[in-house]
Amino acid sequence: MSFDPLIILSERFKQAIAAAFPDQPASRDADPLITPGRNPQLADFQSNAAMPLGKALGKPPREIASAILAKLDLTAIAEPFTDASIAGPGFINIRLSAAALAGLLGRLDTPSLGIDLPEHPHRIVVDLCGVNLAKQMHVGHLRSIIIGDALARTLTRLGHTVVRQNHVGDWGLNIAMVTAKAQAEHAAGRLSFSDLSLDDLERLYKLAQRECSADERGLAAALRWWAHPKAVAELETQVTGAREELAKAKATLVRLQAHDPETVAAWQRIADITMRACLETCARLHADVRAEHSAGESSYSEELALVVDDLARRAVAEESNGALVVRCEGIDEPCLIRKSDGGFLYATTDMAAIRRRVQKLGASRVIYCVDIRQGLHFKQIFCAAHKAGYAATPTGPALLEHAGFGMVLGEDGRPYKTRTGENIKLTDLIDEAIERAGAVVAAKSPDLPPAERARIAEVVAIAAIKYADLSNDRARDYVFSFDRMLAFEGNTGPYLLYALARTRSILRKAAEQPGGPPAPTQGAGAPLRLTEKHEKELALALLRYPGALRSVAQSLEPHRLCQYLYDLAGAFSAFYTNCPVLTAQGDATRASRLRLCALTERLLADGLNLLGIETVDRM
RNA sequence: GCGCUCGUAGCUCAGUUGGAUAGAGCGGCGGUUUCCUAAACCGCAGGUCGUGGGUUCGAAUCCCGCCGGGCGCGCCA
Repeated sequence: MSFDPLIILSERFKQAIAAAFPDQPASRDADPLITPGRNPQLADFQSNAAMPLGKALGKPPREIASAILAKLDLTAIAEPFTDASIAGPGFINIRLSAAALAGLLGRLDTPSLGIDLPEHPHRIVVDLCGVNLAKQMHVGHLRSIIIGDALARTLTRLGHTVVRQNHVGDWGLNIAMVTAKAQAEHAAGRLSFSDLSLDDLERLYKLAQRECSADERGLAAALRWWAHPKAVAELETQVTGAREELAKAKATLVRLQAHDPETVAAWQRIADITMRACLETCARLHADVRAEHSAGESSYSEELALVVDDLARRAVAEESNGALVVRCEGIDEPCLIRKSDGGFLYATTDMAAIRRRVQKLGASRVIYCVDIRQGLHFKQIFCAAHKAGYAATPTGPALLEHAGFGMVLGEDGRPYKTRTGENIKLTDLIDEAIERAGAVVAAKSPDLPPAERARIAEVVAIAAIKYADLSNDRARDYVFSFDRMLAFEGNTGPYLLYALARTRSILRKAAEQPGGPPAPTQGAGAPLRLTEKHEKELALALLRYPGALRSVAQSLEPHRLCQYLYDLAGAFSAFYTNCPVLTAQGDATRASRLRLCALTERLLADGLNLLGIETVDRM
């Protein structure tokens, strides 16, 4: 049986509602609408079921509430009902008894912290990171890595099998351009493949982009408006040059597709350099993105023609102005899967990816952690995939979800860039955070050994970056500010690390006393005596953990877990200042409070781990 | 032009899918340390939830109009 008050109360209320109105169909699947009490003064939990039920049955809600209470037996869990139990239009207020609270908390105190395995675990693909070859990782990748990793960790924690997929942009004309450029530079003796950095590659990439983009419109305009012959000549030269470069890139793409060894070797070198840097950065961010998670666009290249033929043959796709499109009801813009020149597009690759993820990897849920501006694109390909049957599983269509995220803005409210308008490299961002965190640690904790201080600065810095990202509504833009995230005040990663460090400090001190058990087992099994207000509130906060995790898994919004952990840390801080632990009056109280500390410690650490945030013992 | 999205305290943001007197943090003012980490805790001030209508017992939340911002709209990814 569950210890989660939300679930227990929901069950009890469901039965009571059914019993109170046995002949009413509306009462059979009425949602008990149990939530934590809006106002802690009035209730620990409340049910809002009476109001909608009153509407459905045409009776006053307070009358409904009385009828529910008459059938409701919560003697083992809650304090007796009073006149105040039914309040306002028909809220039903529930106050858990101290004994019940202690009992429930005791059942949360298991190795898994009360998180039960699901009856039917899912295989879930999480698409995250999504770097491009020959490009530095910048803030545009930050959220995909951080949010995707947190979602993957949370879903894993809930007992699902998660398959991470790094959909690397490693194919297509853009990549062929930089490959061609690198080969040309190599042939000219200006470049050595053996000591090539990602910075070099990015320079080549930009150069190739520029050289391949012809100013056709400029030339047309110049001709139409009888521009100066010299200007026209310059534009003609540019356009001719660009067309040549583009032709070279296309030829390179053909050679890549034909597995030409020399071309593939150059491409592979570019991929290796990029991926090495990518995985290093992910590791610095403590995000679990490894080589085996890479499933680049190149890995689908052989499947694209098959997919397109399949869609055309089964008439899922149709021709339109020479191109092949999939039309979906409710979406005006058709989904292009083949250009009129026969080339494939990124939607083609995404269709192939859905097919593989559901059919080969066995996913019943696919989560795309990608910029929210691609919302229309995902709407299209999800619809197209369903239409094509690619998302079908034996138990019904797989759930395809776009967990889109907003942009990272600077403090001026515009996309976060350097002063010169360049993307900010993630490595620079991380370096700066660590440097700033180091300065604070040195100021606040000068007595700690330098090596430990350095470690703390690193953990705190990454926690600050990630928590700032995760604690904001995923779908919305957020303002990036070192000062705010590293101010160590309020709803920040460092605040949570600090609360956790305080729990550990108490447990450590308790363990240092002669004859005591080691820190992790302090308070283990001690009877919980929840008499003080702050003890009860801490207990209630602890019990809400499973609900918070379920909510994240359903909504794919990690900021709900952040909010929960912040509330928990706040409840602990209040407990900490008001309820002495080591110097508590009486051994029983001391043991009970130690157990509360130990539970808080485990739960905070667990929650932070799900956010992909490492912890420290002291700070 | 069509579509999506946002507008909540001076600033940065929550608001449990329609519920009680709209909450945090920062900033401002004030208080707490011979006592487990003061990177903390407590109190005060600060709001016409962009705006006008509508739906109902009840709206920041749902619907419509308007104002303002952001973004996206077949042959780039």
